Amino acid sequence: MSRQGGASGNGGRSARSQASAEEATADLGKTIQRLRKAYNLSLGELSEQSGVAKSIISQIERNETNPTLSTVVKLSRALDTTVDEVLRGETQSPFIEHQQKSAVPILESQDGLCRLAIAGPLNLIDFFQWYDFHAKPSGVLESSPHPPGTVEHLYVVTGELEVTTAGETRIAKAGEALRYRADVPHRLVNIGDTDAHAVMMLALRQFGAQG
Amino acid sequence: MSRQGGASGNGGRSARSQASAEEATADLGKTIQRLRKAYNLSLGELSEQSGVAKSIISQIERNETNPTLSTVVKLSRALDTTVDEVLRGETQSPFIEHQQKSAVPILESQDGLCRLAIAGPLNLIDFFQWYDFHAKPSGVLESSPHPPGTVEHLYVVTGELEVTTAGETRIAKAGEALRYRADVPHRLVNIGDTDAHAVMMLALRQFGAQG
DNA sequence: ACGCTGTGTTCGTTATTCCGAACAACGGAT
DNA sequence: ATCCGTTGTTCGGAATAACGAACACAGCGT
Repeated sequence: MSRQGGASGNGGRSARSQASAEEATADLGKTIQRLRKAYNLSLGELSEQSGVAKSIISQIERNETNPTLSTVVKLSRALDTTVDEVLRGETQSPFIEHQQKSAVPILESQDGLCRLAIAGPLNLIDFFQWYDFHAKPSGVLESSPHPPGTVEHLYVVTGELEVTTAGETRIAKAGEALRYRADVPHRLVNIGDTDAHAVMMLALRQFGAQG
Repeated sequence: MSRQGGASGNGGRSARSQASAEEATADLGKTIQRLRKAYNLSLGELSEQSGVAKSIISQIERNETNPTLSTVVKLSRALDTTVDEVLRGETQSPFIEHQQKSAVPILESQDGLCRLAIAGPLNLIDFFQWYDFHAKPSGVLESSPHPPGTVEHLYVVTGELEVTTAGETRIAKAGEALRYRADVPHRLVNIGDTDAHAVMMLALRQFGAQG
Protein backbone atom coordinates (compact mmCIF):
# COMPACT_ATOMS: atom_id res chain seq x y z
CA MET A 1 0.00 0.00 0.00
CA SER A 2 0.94 3.43 -0.20
CA ARG A 3 4.43 4.29 -0.20
CA GLN A 4 5.85 4.28 -3.48
CA GLY A 5 7.65 1.28 -3.07
CA GLY A 6 9.03 1.15 -6.32
CA ALA A 7 12.37 1.76 -7.49
CA SER A 8 11.02 3.55 -10.38
CA GLY A 9 10.60 7.18 -9.84
CA ASN A 10 6.95 7.18 -10.18
CA GLY A 11 5.55 10.62 -10.01
CA GLY A 12 4.49 11.62 -6.58
CA ARG A 13 1.05 10.20 -6.30
CA SER A 14 -1.50 12.17 -4.50
CA ALA A 15 -3.38 10.37 -1.81
CA ARG A 16 -6.37 12.59 -1.74
CA SER A 17 -9.47 11.69 -3.62
CA GLN A 18 -10.84 8.94 -1.47
CA ALA A 19 -14.37 9.74 -0.44
CA SER A 20 -14.69 13.02 -2.26
CA ALA A 21 -16.65 11.67 -5.16
CA GLU A 22 -20.00 12.56 -3.76
CA GLU A 23 -19.25 16.20 -3.55
CA ALA A 24 -17.92 16.05 -7.07
CA THR A 25 -21.21 14.93 -8.44
CA ALA A 26 -23.17 17.05 -6.03
CA ASP A 27 -24.40 19.78 -8.32
CA LEU A 28 -24.60 17.59 -11.36
CA GLY A 29 -28.34 17.56 -11.24
CA LYS A 30 -28.55 21.28 -11.09
CA THR A 31 -26.24 21.58 -14.07
CA ILE A 32 -28.13 19.10 -16.17
CA GLN A 33 -31.32 20.91 -15.47
CA ARG A 34 -29.79 24.27 -16.24
CA LEU A 35 -28.55 23.08 -19.60
CA ARG A 36 -31.81 21.38 -20.42
CA LYS A 37 -33.76 24.52 -19.74
CA ALA A 38 -31.26 26.59 -21.66
CA TYR A 39 -32.27 24.55 -24.65
CA ASN A 40 -35.94 24.82 -23.80
CA LEU A 41 -36.24 21.07 -23.63
CA SER A 42 -38.72 19.11 -21.58
CA LEU A 43 -37.84 15.92 -19.81
CA GLY A 44 -39.57 13.96 -22.52
CA GLU A 45 -37.75 15.72 -25.31
CA LEU A 46 -34.37 15.31 -23.71
CA SER A 47 -35.27 11.71 -23.10
CA GLU A 48 -35.94 11.19 -26.78
CA GLN A 49 -32.83 12.94 -27.94
CA SER A 50 -30.58 11.28 -25.44
CA GLY A 51 -32.08 7.83 -25.19
CA VAL A 52 -32.36 8.01 -21.41
CA ALA A 53 -35.66 7.41 -19.67
CA LYS A 54 -37.19 10.60 -18.50
CA SER A 55 -37.77 9.19 -15.07
CA ILE A 56 -34.05 8.80 -14.75
CA ILE A 57 -33.39 12.32 -15.88
CA SER A 58 -35.83 13.55 -13.30
CA GLN A 59 -34.06 11.65 -10.58
CA ILE A 60 -30.66 12.79 -11.75
CA GLU A 61 -31.71 16.40 -11.71
CA ARG A 62 -32.74 16.03 -8.11
CA ASN A 63 -29.63 14.11 -7.19
CA GLU A 64 -31.65 11.13 -6.15
CA THR A 65 -29.50 8.71 -8.04
CA ASN A 66 -25.92 8.02 -8.94
CA PRO A 67 -26.08 7.65 -12.67
CA THR A 68 -24.13 5.28 -14.83
CA LEU A 69 -21.32 6.65 -16.92
CA SER A 70 -23.06 5.78 -20.15
CA THR A 71 -26.13 7.64 -18.97
CA VAL A 72 -24.14 10.76 -18.27
CA VAL A 73 -22.38 10.49 -21.60
CA LYS A 74 -25.68 10.22 -23.41
CA LEU A 75 -27.01 13.27 -21.64
CA SER A 76 -23.85 15.27 -22.15
CA ARG A 77 -23.96 14.60 -25.85
CA ALA A 78 -27.57 15.48 -26.19
CA LEU A 79 -26.75 18.73 -24.44
CA ASP A 80 -23.81 19.48 -26.71
CA THR A 81 -21.28 19.38 -23.93
CA THR A 82 -18.80 17.10 -22.26
CA VAL A 83 -18.92 15.12 -19.07
CA ASP A 84 -16.37 17.32 -17.38
CA GLU A 85 -18.26 20.45 -18.17
CA VAL A 86 -21.32 18.94 -16.62
CA LEU A 87 -19.36 17.89 -13.59
CA ARG A 88 -17.59 21.19 -13.23
CA GLY A 89 -20.88 22.83 -12.51
CA GLU A 90 -20.70 26.55 -12.35
CA THR A 91 -17.72 27.09 -10.13
CA GLN A 92 -16.17 29.59 -12.40
CA SER A 93 -15.68 33.20 -11.62
CA PRO A 94 -16.60 35.43 -14.45
CA PHE A 95 -14.26 38.33 -14.54
CA ILE A 96 -12.69 40.33 -17.29
CA GLU A 97 -14.22 43.59 -18.20
CA HIS A 98 -13.34 44.54 -21.67
CA GLN A 99 -15.85 46.74 -23.28
CA GLN A 100 -15.08 47.78 -26.75
CA LYS A 101 -18.26 49.12 -28.12
CA SER A 102 -16.62 51.27 -30.69
CA ALA A 103 -17.59 51.03 -34.29
CA VAL A 104 -16.60 47.96 -36.13
CA PRO A 105 -12.82 48.14 -36.53
CA ILE A 106 -11.18 46.69 -39.58
CA LEU A 107 -7.83 45.02 -39.68
CA GLU A 108 -5.72 44.27 -42.68
CA SER A 109 -3.17 41.55 -43.15
CA GLN A 110 0.37 42.20 -44.30
CA ASP A 111 -0.32 41.52 -47.93
CA GLY A 112 -3.35 43.72 -47.87
CA LEU A 113 -5.51 40.99 -49.33
CA CYS A 114 -7.44 40.16 -46.17
CA ARG A 115 -9.91 42.24 -44.26
CA LEU A 116 -10.86 41.34 -40.76
CA ALA A 117 -13.89 43.06 -39.31
CA ILE A 118 -14.66 42.70 -35.64
CA ALA A 119 -18.36 42.28 -35.69
CA GLY A 120 -19.00 42.27 -31.99
CA PRO A 121 -17.21 41.59 -28.74
CA LEU A 122 -19.01 40.24 -25.78
CA ASN A 123 -18.01 39.03 -22.39
CA LEU A 124 -19.18 37.15 -19.38
CA ILE A 125 -20.85 34.58 -21.46
CA ASP A 126 -21.14 31.03 -20.32
CA PHE A 127 -22.97 29.49 -23.20
CA PHE A 128 -23.82 30.43 -26.69
CA GLN A 129 -24.82 29.20 -30.08
CA TRP A 130 -24.47 30.91 -33.37
CA TYR A 131 -26.45 30.57 -36.51
CA ASP A 132 -26.29 31.18 -40.18
CA PHE A 133 -29.51 32.86 -41.12
CA HIS A 134 -31.13 33.10 -44.53
CA ALA A 135 -34.44 34.80 -45.27
CA LYS A 136 -36.29 35.33 -48.49
CA PRO A 137 -38.04 38.68 -49.04
CA SER A 138 -40.75 39.34 -46.45
CA GLY A 139 -39.70 36.27 -44.52
CA VAL A 140 -40.46 36.46 -40.82
CA LEU A 141 -38.91 34.68 -37.88
CA GLU A 142 -40.83 34.88 -34.64
CA SER A 143 -39.00 33.91 -31.49
CA SER A 144 -40.47 33.31 -28.10
CA PRO A 145 -38.52 34.53 -25.08
CA HIS A 146 -35.27 32.86 -24.19
CA PRO A 147 -34.05 32.51 -20.62
CA PRO A 148 -33.54 35.76 -18.70
CA GLY A 149 -30.35 37.56 -19.52
CA THR A 150 -30.06 36.14 -22.98
CA VAL A 151 -28.62 38.47 -25.56
CA GLU A 152 -28.82 37.94 -29.26
CA HIS A 153 -26.25 39.16 -31.74
CA LEU A 154 -27.10 39.62 -35.36
CA TYR A 155 -24.62 40.36 -38.08
CA VAL A 156 -26.08 40.96 -41.51
CA VAL A 157 -24.02 39.62 -44.37
CA THR A 158 -26.28 40.56 -47.24
CA GLY A 159 -29.71 42.13 -47.49
CA GLU A 160 -31.64 44.12 -44.97
CA LEU A 161 -33.27 42.94 -41.77
CA GLU A 162 -35.62 44.54 -39.32
CA VAL A 163 -35.55 43.50 -35.68
CA THR A 164 -38.33 44.19 -33.25
CA THR A 165 -37.96 43.54 -29.55
CA ALA A 166 -39.59 45.01 -26.50
CA GLY A 167 -41.45 47.51 -28.61
CA GLU A 168 -38.37 48.84 -30.32
CA THR A 169 -37.61 48.40 -33.97
CA ARG A 170 -34.27 48.68 -35.69
CA ILE A 171 -33.03 48.04 -39.19
CA ALA A 172 -29.65 46.57 -40.07
CA LYS A 173 -28.11 46.53 -43.52
CA ALA A 174 -25.32 44.39 -44.87
CA GLY A 175 -22.16 44.77 -42.81
CA GLU A 176 -23.95 46.03 -39.74
CA ALA A 177 -24.45 44.31 -36.44
CA LEU A 178 -27.26 44.39 -33.92
CA ARG A 179 -27.25 43.37 -30.32
CA TYR A 180 -30.50 43.09 -28.42
CA ARG A 181 -32.30 41.42 -25.59
CA ALA A 182 -33.73 38.04 -26.39
CA ASP A 183 -35.51 37.29 -23.14
CA VAL A 184 -38.62 38.92 -24.51
CA PRO A 185 -40.53 38.02 -27.64
CA HIS A 186 -38.73 39.32 -30.68
CA ARG A 187 -39.10 39.19 -34.40
CA LEU A 188 -36.92 39.34 -37.49
CA VAL A 189 -38.26 40.49 -40.82
CA ASN A 190 -36.52 40.64 -44.16
CA ILE A 191 -37.78 44.00 -45.38
CA GLY A 192 -35.58 44.09 -48.46
CA ASP A 193 -36.52 42.81 -51.89
CA THR A 194 -33.58 40.40 -52.03
CA ASP A 195 -32.58 37.44 -49.97
CA ALA A 196 -31.05 38.31 -46.63
CA HIS A 197 -28.13 36.52 -45.08
CA ALA A 198 -27.00 37.01 -41.53
CA VAL A 199 -25.03 35.39 -38.77
CA MET A 200 -26.90 35.20 -35.52
CA MET A 201 -25.48 34.43 -32.13
CA LEU A 202 -27.44 33.56 -29.07
CA ALA A 203 -25.65 34.19 -25.80
CA LEU A 204 -27.17 32.84 -22.63
CA ARG A 205 -26.24 34.08 -19.24
CA GLN A 206 -25.38 31.07 -17.31
CA PHE A 207 -26.90 31.77 -13.96
CA GLY A 208 -28.03 34.53 -11.85
CA ALA A 209 -25.14 36.58 -10.78
CA GLN A 210 -26.27 40.04 -11.02
CA GLY A 211 -27.86 41.16 -14.13
CA MET B 1 -40.60 15.46 -35.48
CA SER B 2 -41.67 18.85 -34.81
CA ARG B 3 -39.03 20.66 -33.13
CA GLN B 4 -40.02 21.89 -29.88
CA GLY B 5 -42.68 24.08 -29.58
CA GLY B 6 -43.33 26.69 -30.98
CA ALA B 7 -43.01 29.57 -32.75
CA SER B 8 -39.66 30.34 -31.86
CA GLY B 9 -36.59 30.05 -33.75
CA ASN B 10 -35.00 28.94 -30.67
CA GLY B 11 -31.90 26.94 -30.86
CA GLY B 12 -32.22 23.90 -32.97
CA ARG B 13 -31.26 20.83 -31.10
CA SER B 14 -29.37 18.12 -32.75
CA ALA B 15 -30.98 14.73 -32.76
CA ARG B 16 -27.84 12.70 -33.02
CA SER B 17 -26.24 11.12 -30.04
CA GLN B 18 -28.84 8.54 -29.24
CA ALA B 19 -27.31 5.10 -28.82
CA SER B 20 -23.75 6.12 -29.36
CA ALA B 21 -22.84 5.99 -25.72
CA GLU B 22 -21.44 2.51 -25.82
CA GLU B 23 -18.84 3.34 -28.36
CA ALA B 24 -17.95 6.37 -26.31
CA THR B 25 -17.05 4.29 -23.31
CA ALA B 26 -15.57 1.53 -25.41
CA ASP B 27 -11.90 2.07 -24.77
CA LEU B 28 -12.38 3.34 -21.29
CA GLY B 29 -11.05 0.15 -19.78
CA LYS B 30 -7.96 0.28 -21.88
CA THR B 31 -7.33 3.85 -20.84
CA ILE B 32 -7.78 3.19 -17.17
CA GLN B 33 -5.37 0.34 -17.35
CA ARG B 34 -2.85 2.35 -19.29
CA LEU B 35 -2.93 5.13 -16.71
CA ARG B 36 -2.76 2.73 -13.82
CA LYS B 37 0.29 1.02 -15.23
CA ALA B 38 1.86 4.34 -16.06
CA TYR B 39 1.80 5.02 -12.34
CA ASN B 40 3.05 1.54 -11.52
CA LEU B 41 -0.02 0.84 -9.47
CA SER B 42 -1.56 -2.55 -8.84
CA LEU B 43 -5.27 -3.11 -8.71
CA GLY B 44 -5.10 -3.23 -4.95
CA GLU B 45 -3.19 -0.01 -4.69
CA LEU B 46 -5.46 1.83 -7.01
CA SER B 47 -8.36 0.38 -5.09
CA GLU B 48 -7.05 1.84 -1.87
CA GLN B 49 -6.25 5.21 -3.28
CA SER B 50 -9.50 5.53 -5.12
CA GLY B 51 -11.89 3.80 -2.78
CA VAL B 52 -13.20 1.51 -5.48
CA ALA B 53 -13.19 -2.24 -5.02
CA LYS B 54 -10.45 -3.83 -6.99
CA SER B 55 -12.82 -6.35 -8.44
CA ILE B 56 -14.70 -3.50 -10.02
CA ILE B 57 -11.56 -1.97 -11.40
CA SER B 58 -10.69 -5.29 -12.93
CA GLN B 59 -14.06 -5.51 -14.61
CA ILE B 60 -13.90 -1.94 -15.80
CA GLU B 61 -10.53 -2.48 -17.38
CA ARG B 62 -11.95 -5.36 -19.36
CA ASN B 63 -15.12 -3.47 -20.23
CA GLU B 64 -17.25 -6.02 -18.48
CA THR B 65 -19.28 -3.42 -16.68
CA ASN B 66 -20.80 -0.06 -17.18
CA PRO B 67 -19.49 1.88 -14.23
CA THR B 68 -21.28 4.48 -12.20
CA LEU B 69 -20.34 8.07 -12.61
CA SER B 70 -19.06 8.33 -9.08
CA THR B 71 -16.87 5.32 -9.66
CA VAL B 72 -15.32 6.88 -12.72
CA VAL B 73 -14.81 10.13 -10.88
CA LYS B 74 -13.04 8.37 -8.04
CA LEU B 75 -10.76 6.58 -10.45
CA SER B 76 -10.07 9.67 -12.49
CA ARG B 77 -9.04 11.55 -9.39
CA ALA B 78 -6.81 8.84 -8.13
CA LEU B 79 -5.17 8.86 -11.54
CA ASP B 80 -4.70 12.61 -11.49
CA THR B 81 -6.85 13.22 -14.49
CA THR B 82 -10.35 14.14 -15.51
CA VAL B 83 -13.27 12.10 -16.67
CA ASP B 84 -13.09 13.46 -20.16
CA GLU B 85 -9.45 12.56 -20.46
CA VAL B 86 -10.29 9.05 -19.49
CA LEU B 87 -13.15 8.95 -21.94
CA ARG B 88 -11.20 10.52 -24.73
CA GLY B 89 -8.83 7.63 -24.59
CA GLU B 90 -5.73 8.18 -26.58
CA THR B 91 -7.40 9.33 -29.69
CA GLN B 92 -5.42 12.52 -29.51
CA SER B 93 -8.11 14.64 -30.91
CA PRO B 94 -6.79 16.17 -34.07
CA PHE B 95 -7.69 19.50 -32.54
CA ILE B 96 -9.11 20.54 -35.81
CA GLU B 97 -12.68 19.46 -36.19
CA HIS B 98 -14.32 19.59 -39.52
CA GLN B 99 -18.04 20.10 -39.52
CA GLN B 100 -19.33 19.10 -42.90
CA LYS B 101 -22.13 20.94 -44.53
CA SER B 102 -24.36 17.94 -44.26
CA ALA B 103 -23.77 17.80 -40.54
CA VAL B 104 -25.10 21.28 -40.03
CA PRO B 105 -28.73 21.02 -39.02
CA ILE B 106 -31.09 23.36 -40.78
CA LEU B 107 -34.30 24.67 -39.35
CA GLU B 108 -37.14 26.31 -41.19
CA SER B 109 -39.57 28.86 -39.93
CA GLN B 110 -43.29 28.40 -40.17
CA ASP B 111 -43.64 30.35 -43.38
CA GLY B 112 -40.82 28.40 -44.95
CA LEU B 113 -39.05 31.57 -45.96
CA CYS B 114 -36.32 31.48 -43.36
CA ARG B 115 -33.50 29.04 -43.03
CA LEU B 116 -31.55 28.83 -39.83
CA ALA B 117 -28.31 26.85 -40.00
CA ILE B 118 -26.47 26.16 -36.80
CA ALA B 119 -22.93 26.86 -37.73
CA GLY B 120 -21.31 25.76 -34.52
CA PRO B 121 -22.32 25.33 -30.92
CA LEU B 122 -19.89 25.84 -28.13
CA ASN B 123 -20.22 25.71 -24.41
CA LEU B 124 -19.09 27.43 -21.32
CA ILE B 125 -17.19 30.20 -22.90
CA ASP B 126 -16.39 33.25 -20.89
CA PHE B 127 -15.09 35.60 -23.48
CA PHE B 128 -15.13 35.72 -27.21
CA GLN B 129 -14.91 37.88 -30.23
CA TRP B 130 -16.17 37.19 -33.66
CA TYR B 131 -15.09 38.47 -37.00
CA ASP B 132 -16.26 38.96 -40.51
CA PHE B 133 -13.49 37.75 -42.75
CA HIS B 134 -12.90 38.62 -46.40
CA ALA B 135 -9.99 37.35 -48.45
CA LYS B 136 -9.10 37.84 -52.07
CA PRO B 137 -7.65 34.89 -53.97
CA SER B 138 -4.39 33.66 -52.52
CA GLY B 139 -4.78 35.98 -49.57
CA VAL B 140 -3.04 34.82 -46.42
CA LEU B 141 -3.68 35.62 -42.78
CA GLU B 142 -0.98 34.65 -40.35
CA SER B 143 -1.91 34.58 -36.69
CA SER B 144 0.39 34.32 -33.77
CA PRO B 145 -0.70 32.17 -30.83
CA HIS B 146 -3.58 33.28 -28.68
CA PRO B 147 -3.82 32.54 -24.95
CA PRO B 148 -3.82 28.87 -23.98
CA GLY B 149 -7.11 27.14 -24.41
CA THR B 150 -8.31 29.48 -27.09
CA VAL B 151 -10.41 27.89 -29.76
CA GLU B 152 -11.17 29.48 -33.07
CA HIS B 153 -14.34 28.89 -35.03
CA LEU B 154 -14.49 29.53 -38.72
CA TYR B 155 -17.62 29.49 -40.79
CA VAL B 156 -17.15 29.92 -44.51
CA VAL B 157 -19.88 31.92 -46.20
CA THR B 158 -18.50 31.92 -49.74
CA GLY B 159 -15.32 30.69 -51.34
CA GLU B 160 -12.82 28.18 -50.10
CA LEU B 161 -10.37 28.51 -47.23
CA GLU B 162 -7.47 26.44 -46.04
CA VAL B 163 -6.55 26.38 -42.38
CA THR B 164 -3.22 25.19 -41.06
CA THR B 165 -2.58 24.73 -37.35
CA ALA B 166 -0.23 22.54 -35.39
CA GLY B 167 0.99 20.93 -38.58
CA GLU B 168 -2.46 19.94 -39.75
CA THR B 169 -4.21 21.34 -42.78
CA ARG B 170 -7.89 21.31 -43.61
CA ILE B 171 -10.01 22.86 -46.29
CA ALA B 172 -13.46 24.28 -45.77
CA LYS B 173 -15.85 25.26 -48.52
CA ALA B 174 -18.84 27.52 -48.38
CA GLY B 175 -21.34 26.35 -45.80
CA GLU B 176 -18.82 24.37 -43.82
CA ALA B 177 -17.32 25.13 -40.45
CA LEU B 178 -13.95 24.54 -38.90
CA ARG B 179 -13.05 24.47 -35.26
CA TYR B 180 -9.42 24.38 -34.21
CA ARG B 181 -6.90 25.32 -31.60
CA ALA B 182 -5.70 28.86 -31.75
CA ASP B 183 -3.08 28.78 -29.02
CA VAL B 184 -0.48 27.81 -31.57
CA PRO B 185 0.52 29.68 -34.70
CA HIS B 186 -2.05 29.20 -37.41
CA ARG B 187 -2.68 30.39 -40.91
CA LEU B 188 -5.63 30.96 -43.21
CA VAL B 189 -5.28 30.88 -46.97
CA ASN B 190 -7.84 31.57 -49.62
CA ILE B 191 -7.02 28.79 -52.07
CA GLY B 192 -9.99 29.43 -54.35
CA ASP B 193 -10.00 31.68 -57.38
CA THR B 194 -12.79 33.85 -56.04
CA ASP B 195 -13.13 36.05 -53.01
CA ALA B 196 -13.71 34.17 -49.80
CA HIS B 197 -16.03 35.31 -47.07
CA ALA B 198 -16.17 33.77 -43.63
CA VAL B 199 -17.28 34.46 -40.11
CA MET B 200 -14.64 33.79 -37.53
CA MET B 201 -15.09 33.51 -33.81
CA LEU B 202 -12.39 33.53 -31.23
CA ALA B 203 -13.29 31.86 -27.97
CA LEU B 204 -11.01 32.22 -24.97
CA ARG B 205 -11.20 29.85 -22.11
CA GLN B 206 -11.38 31.96 -19.05
CA PHE B 207 -10.36 29.66 -16.30
CA GLY B 208 -7.36 27.44 -16.10
CA ALA B 209 -8.17 23.87 -16.91
CA GLN B 210 -5.10 22.92 -18.68
CA GLY B 211 -5.69 21.29 -21.90
C1' DA C 1 10.11 -29.38 -1.62
C1' DC C 2 7.49 -25.72 1.24
C1' DG C 3 5.66 -21.42 2.54
C1' DC C 4 4.98 -16.51 1.59
C1' DT C 5 3.62 -12.15 -0.64
C1' DG C 6 1.54 -10.07 -4.33
C1' DT C 7 -0.66 -10.26 -8.76
C1' DG C 8 -5.43 -10.35 -11.18
C1' DT C 9 -9.50 -13.18 -11.47
C1' DT C 10 -14.18 -15.15 -10.25
C1' DC C 11 -17.94 -15.94 -6.94
C1' DG C 12 -22.46 -14.88 -3.84
C1' DT C 13 -25.11 -10.98 -1.91
C1' DT C 14 -26.65 -6.76 -1.43
C1' DA C 15 -27.85 -2.38 -3.12
C1' DT C 16 -29.44 0.52 -6.76
C1' DT C 17 -29.71 2.00 -11.49
C1' DC C 18 -32.69 1.82 -15.29
C1' DC C 19 -36.89 1.38 -17.78
C1' DG C 20 -41.80 1.76 -19.03
C1' DA C 21 -46.20 2.63 -17.44
C1' DA C 22 -49.21 4.78 -14.47
C1' DC C 23 -49.80 8.94 -11.99
C1' DA C 24 -51.10 13.83 -10.60
C1' DA C 25 -50.86 18.71 -11.72
C1' DC C 26 -51.05 22.48 -14.81
C1' DG C 27 -52.78 25.19 -18.82
C1' DG C 28 -55.16 25.69 -23.18
C1' DA C 29 -58.51 24.42 -25.93
C1' DT C 30 -63.65 23.65 -27.45
C1' DA D 1 -67.31 22.40 -17.27
C1' DT D 2 -64.82 19.07 -19.59
C1' DC D 3 -61.65 17.36 -22.62
C1' DC D 4 -57.21 17.45 -24.16
C1' DG D 5 -51.85 17.56 -24.51
C1' DT D 6 -48.13 18.59 -21.77
C1' DT D 7 -45.47 18.98 -17.74
C1' DG D 8 -42.80 16.40 -14.01
C1' DT D 9 -43.47 12.89 -10.66
C1' DT D 10 -43.78 8.13 -8.46
C1' DC D 11 -44.22 3.04 -8.74
C1' DG D 12 -43.25 -2.19 -9.68
C1' DG D 13 -39.85 -5.25 -11.70
C1' DA D 14 -35.90 -6.71 -14.32
C1' DA D 15 -31.13 -5.89 -14.96
C1' DT D 16 -26.79 -5.09 -13.05
C1' DA D 17 -23.04 -2.48 -10.54
C1' DA D 18 -20.86 -2.62 -6.25
C1' DC D 19 -18.65 -4.89 -2.45
C1' DG D 20 -15.86 -8.29 0.15
C1' DA D 21 -14.11 -12.81 0.31
C1' DA D 22 -12.45 -16.71 -1.79
C1' DC D 23 -9.87 -18.18 -5.63
C1' DA D 24 -5.91 -19.43 -8.97
C1' DC D 25 -1.44 -18.24 -10.64
C1' DA D 26 2.61 -16.44 -10.42
C1' DG D 27 7.58 -14.98 -8.57
C1' DC D 28 10.98 -15.36 -4.62
C1' DG D 29 12.72 -16.65 -0.43
C1' DT D 30 14.39 -19.93 3.04
